[in-house]
Amino acid sequence: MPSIPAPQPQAESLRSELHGRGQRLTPQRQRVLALFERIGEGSHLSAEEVHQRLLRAEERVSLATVYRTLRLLSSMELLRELELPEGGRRFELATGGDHRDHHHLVCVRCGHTEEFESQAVISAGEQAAGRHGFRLLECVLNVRALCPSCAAAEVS
Amino acid sequence: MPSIPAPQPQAESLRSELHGRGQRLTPQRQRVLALFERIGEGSHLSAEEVHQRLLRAEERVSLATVYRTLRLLSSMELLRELELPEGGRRFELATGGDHRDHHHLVCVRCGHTEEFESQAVISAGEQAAGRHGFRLLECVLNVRALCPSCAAAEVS
DNA sequence: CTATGTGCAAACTATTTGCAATTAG
DNA sequence: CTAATTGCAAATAGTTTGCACATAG
Repeated sequence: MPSIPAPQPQAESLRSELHGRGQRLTPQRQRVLALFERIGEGSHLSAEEVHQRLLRAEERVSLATVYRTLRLLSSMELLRELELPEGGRRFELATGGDHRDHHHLVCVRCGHTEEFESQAVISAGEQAAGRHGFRLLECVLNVRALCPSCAAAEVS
Repeated sequence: MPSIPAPQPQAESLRSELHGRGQRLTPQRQRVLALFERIGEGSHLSAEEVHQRLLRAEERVSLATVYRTLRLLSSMELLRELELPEGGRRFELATGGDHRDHHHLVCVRCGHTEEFESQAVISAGEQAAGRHGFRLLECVLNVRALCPSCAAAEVS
């Protein structure tokens, strides 16, 4: 029956945020954001992966527009850009609150990553920022490591 | 008088480390490593910057060789590759000991960076690694922030 | 309608690689 | 000598941009 797809729950707030900047809500922008909402908060995607997944979902968005949209949504704080050591830029859904601690355990051999949180790290970041007179925005700890199976494989 | 330049103090150990792998000590490799020793531990350089500085010092090394050498010296743990958020790969001199904590306060506006150390961060990294069964290699905290002058400029 | 956004292809930047000439050992 | 290394130029990967056409509002 519903031949007109129901507007996404978040579409309206996105629309008004865009309008505030004199910008438009396009299907492409909705598709990119919807993709990140579909896969949930913990998952990191590169521009290329976003493009591929949208193609697979029959949602055609050009790669150039994917890049433009990722930058736009990040500047709106709807996405967050990660800085993982290996591999290019990746993005994930930015959750509401001040979820600014955001740490990764990365296996340098197979690339497997685990996320974790740590209040101790935030405090250390805040102290360091304070000591130098900086205003903290976000802090990210990357732990380069070997995952259990890769550690086992490293006979050496 | 000294028409034959004296061999660098570290040249011999570098030579033997290379020989162990069936590799050679070339002037290019010495020049790149000597540059990092000249500028000291705290300074980060990109491949392009290494190339430029060597040119300025009349020490011609092709950019391709700079890339190859940075990779080689990093694999020998004489250099360490950083993962700073903005800008490409950068390298710095790797100091002897297990100097594996290595943190940056980066101004996201002007790019100015300060380094700091923190035992608390190391502990947090070790705990997280232990919890997931990973073997920790190195941990790097990046604090994205605004430096005092950029924070002041952000009138908003 | 018209300013904003999109798709495409070309442009760029950063990095890697093939290969002939050079050189450390 | 000869295998390793270099320099050059061409190749590649990731990202950005100019421009004509499409479209949200």
